[in-house]
Amino acid sequence: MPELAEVEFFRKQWDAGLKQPILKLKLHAYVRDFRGTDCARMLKLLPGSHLLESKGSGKQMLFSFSHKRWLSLHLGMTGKLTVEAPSYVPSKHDHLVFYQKRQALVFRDARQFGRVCFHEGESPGWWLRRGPDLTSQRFSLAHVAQFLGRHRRLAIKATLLLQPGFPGIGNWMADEVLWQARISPRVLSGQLSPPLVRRLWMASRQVGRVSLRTIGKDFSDPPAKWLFHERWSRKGKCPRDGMALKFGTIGGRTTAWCPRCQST
DNA sequence: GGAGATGTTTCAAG
DNA sequence: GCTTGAAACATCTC
Repeated sequence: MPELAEVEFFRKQWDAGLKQPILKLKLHAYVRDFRGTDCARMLKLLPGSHLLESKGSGKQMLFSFSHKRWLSLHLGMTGKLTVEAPSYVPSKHDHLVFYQKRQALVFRDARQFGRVCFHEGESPGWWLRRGPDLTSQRFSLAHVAQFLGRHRRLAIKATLLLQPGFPGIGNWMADEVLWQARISPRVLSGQLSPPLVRRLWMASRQVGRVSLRTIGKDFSDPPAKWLFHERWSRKGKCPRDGMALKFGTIGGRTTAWCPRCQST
């Protein structure tokens, strides 16, 4: 599931454990989620540390612990964060569990496309070098125009999925942005006129802002007129004009669009 | 049984 | 050196 707003929702689930010590840690060191990270060191250093705070940016999460210890977490395709009872017994796909006095914080990921990394010292480099959040001042029209220019030969749908340019946008959000901006997903990024680039920029911010206020807050549905509600079924219709949606593969991903109002 | 799934990384080719 | 497109990753669901 997880794109920008879903990631934010899951990140906040673990707020239940802020400012409290980690008593014990269980993890499945053999799963793909831990590739490249030192699980033994994590198991040694995190118990006894306090979970201090968490931050999110795009699809990335960063949890900070006392003594300058950090955990970055990406949910991949099927990752979830939940809160369970302190006596929780991990099941097959619960790859990481923090036990605290009043609850257990659980990371579950069936497909193992997610990623957990342990860091020590100053905050990890990727955090400082991350792309501009959709809802921030840094996500400017100039940024979008420049990014589209760099990927001018890529279909706009594929460009929207590139995290350095549009952090947090995933498959359904990209379709939503293009539908709201009335732009065909197949248009090459370099072919968009300045007014269309501006519309794409505004739609990206709008979809980011509104999805964070709904899905991101309590997993409630985004507005009823959004493409979101129609794109999951091949019978979906355009919420604007009732046309049957078209489906195809663009940038390697399933894409839904309205052939009438997204003709350019 | 087979296809497809809301994501990244890697690699070869242009 | 940069960009692009396809394959690979591992498991579940329809």
